[in-house]
Amino acid sequence: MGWVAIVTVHIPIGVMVSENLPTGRAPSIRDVARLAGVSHQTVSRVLNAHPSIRESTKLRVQQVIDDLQYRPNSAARALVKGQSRTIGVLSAMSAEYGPASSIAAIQDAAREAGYFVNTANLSRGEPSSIQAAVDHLMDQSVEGIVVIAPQVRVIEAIEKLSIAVPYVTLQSTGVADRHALSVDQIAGARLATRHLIDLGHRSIYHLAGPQDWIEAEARMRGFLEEMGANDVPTTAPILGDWTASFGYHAGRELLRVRDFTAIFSSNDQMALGLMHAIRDAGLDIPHDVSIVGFDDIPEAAHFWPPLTTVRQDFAELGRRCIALLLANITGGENEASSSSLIPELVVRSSTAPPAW
Amino acid sequence: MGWVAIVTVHIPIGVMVSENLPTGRAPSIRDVARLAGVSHQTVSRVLNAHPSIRESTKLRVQQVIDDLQYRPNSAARALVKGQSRTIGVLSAMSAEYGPASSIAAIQDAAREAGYFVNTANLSRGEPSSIQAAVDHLMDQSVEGIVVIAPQVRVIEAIEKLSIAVPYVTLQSTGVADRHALSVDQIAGARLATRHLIDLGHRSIYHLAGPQDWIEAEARMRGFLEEMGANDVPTTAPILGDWTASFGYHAGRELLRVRDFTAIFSSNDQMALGLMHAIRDAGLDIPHDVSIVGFDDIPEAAHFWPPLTTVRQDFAELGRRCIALLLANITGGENEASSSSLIPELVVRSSTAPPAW
DNA sequence: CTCATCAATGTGACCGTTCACATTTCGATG
DNA sequence: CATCGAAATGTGAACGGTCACATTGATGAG
Repeated sequence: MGWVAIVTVHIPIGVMVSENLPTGRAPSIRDVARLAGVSHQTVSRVLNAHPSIRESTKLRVQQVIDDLQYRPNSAARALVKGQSRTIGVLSAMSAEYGPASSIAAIQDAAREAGYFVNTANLSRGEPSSIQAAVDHLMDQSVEGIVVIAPQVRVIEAIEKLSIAVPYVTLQSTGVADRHALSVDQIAGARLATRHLIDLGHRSIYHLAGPQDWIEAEARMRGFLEEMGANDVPTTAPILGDWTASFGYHAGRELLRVRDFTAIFSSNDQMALGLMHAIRDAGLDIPHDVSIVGFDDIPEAAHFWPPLTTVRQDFAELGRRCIALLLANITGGENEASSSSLIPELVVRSSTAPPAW
Repeated sequence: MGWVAIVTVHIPIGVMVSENLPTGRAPSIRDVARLAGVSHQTVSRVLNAHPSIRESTKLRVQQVIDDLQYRPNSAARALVKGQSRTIGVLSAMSAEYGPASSIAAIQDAAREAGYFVNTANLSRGEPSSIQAAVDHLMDQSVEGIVVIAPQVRVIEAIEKLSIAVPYVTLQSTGVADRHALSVDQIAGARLATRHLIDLGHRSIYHLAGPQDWIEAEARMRGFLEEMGANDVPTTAPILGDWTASFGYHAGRELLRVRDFTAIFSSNDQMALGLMHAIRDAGLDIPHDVSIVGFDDIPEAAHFWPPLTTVRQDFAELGRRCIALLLANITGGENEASSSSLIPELVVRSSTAPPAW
């Protein structure tokens, strides 16, 4: 991506105004009505595709609408209908590939359904920031919220709010639905771990995500479960922060006592850092150390060596998320939620049988 | 980043309602007024921090507001004030690091200023999609638009709309402000090119971005200018699509006739793909081929070898963008725009003097 | 004591749309 | 040709804030 550092502003030059319209304001439904020689209600009916409108009337009104470049005022509509047709997204680390892809898909799906999307970032981790972000969304009177900030404390903050709108999180939060989570997320981690075990590895480290990220914990659990199921002795996972830099530094530490043949990293970025550290130490991947990542970001296929990882369909996740949320807002059925997304192991060149 | 594939929905259980309030609706300013024993206007004054309010009255009203968990209805406010306090963002490739960082910064800055941000994606490139996205934003009656989709046709679509709101693009668009652009963006590309020339390279390829991306063109121009200024013969740049995969395939093609010692890639992802192809061919970086990227994504420091690249401060860019736009919306001064952001060359290990 | 002044508060209209209900138009039917 | 019912259209009142202006009460100067 290339981006420039200069911004340019464009200001509207002047708006052409039909002579019998008040200049200051945008045309309203009554302006249209007057020019079309009908009542404002008839215009409203045209706008909302009411069946009982004579074709000729409809055409005449539509003509005036086009002439005036009239646009319904969404604030007025929201006011009277009591719904904003806006959904909020609470997101952390939104510059990362995963969240960003999901958000993009969410926006597309929402727009498709005629909804606006209002995103609030949780860049800084303070509790007050979470509160502020949620408040911001509530101020907009969003009809639903998507949480892509799967940190325990964010969930807690939201639940504590006894929020007045339905919300969707991209992961399970409670004991009740823990099962649904385990089927899937844990399964992905088990897939990765199993792959290493099948190759013959018996000394496997796990570089996990931050402790308070729900999915980091799930992935860690998947790792531990699979290791246990195969009677492979485990060491305590290392808690990272998702960044490549952390992976690099963790790798350097681990290499001081080189007592492993493989590492399962909780995401691709940390895996990249790990590989950097391992190469720095003069070791070969996968000959000396095998590495598995998680997420399959687009770059992973071009890492050196190309990274074996677990693929997740973030876009599909985002779409389902919105389908589910909208179903709940409108009180419809949520067929989408039943089937769960299955992560898929993508084997590339960063894994091989252990040399010793 | 780790992400789970199961979504869970939470529906509000039931809202506690004070006994003398209509159950169906959220409390309005008049409900608050009634319970506090004042007029609705007084409540409005408390909300807007009007000076002529007795402290005791203010406290009493505030108490009722807190009790009722009253929130002003933003639609009603938008209706009467004629402004939505919403700005729109038009963005393409928002899953990439650069745009995503800028968007995050934009959202933060906007929220800070009390504005809502509504993002519309330009995932699919069709003209109708651009139109739809702009319409979507206009329907929300945004007060300004930020364009992070620096493609010529997007700009054209917006200008053709004779848009009724100020908008900001993350790059220059016309002849008039071309100078401002060249200072900066072109400068970054010249920095990178100059670095290669200084190392002694004389056969340098440029892997550019898509032709209709304004910044891709600017960067290409910077490359050509610097090459020309140093009397280095140039070959035609290759037009890519920003992805690592394209970089990989372009690299394979280029290596069939190995007539170069360095490549300047228009972004880091394509550089990654290039390096992959070069290593596949059994060549060493930087010994056989030097590579320079652009953007300095967080992963670039951990590529193999760590990538020499040009750093851009996307977050700062986003912040300035909003500062400028808000200044224009409110009619204030735009001090931010005057000084331009200077990209910075980050030298790592992917560049060295040519071996031949 | 009266009146001007100003702080503190109240009143009613309005923003642009939809809703509920009233009215008109029109074609078919007896 | 009167009548009826449905289709087509109109009327006025919300929605929840803010604005412009009116009113009240306290304070101080003349």
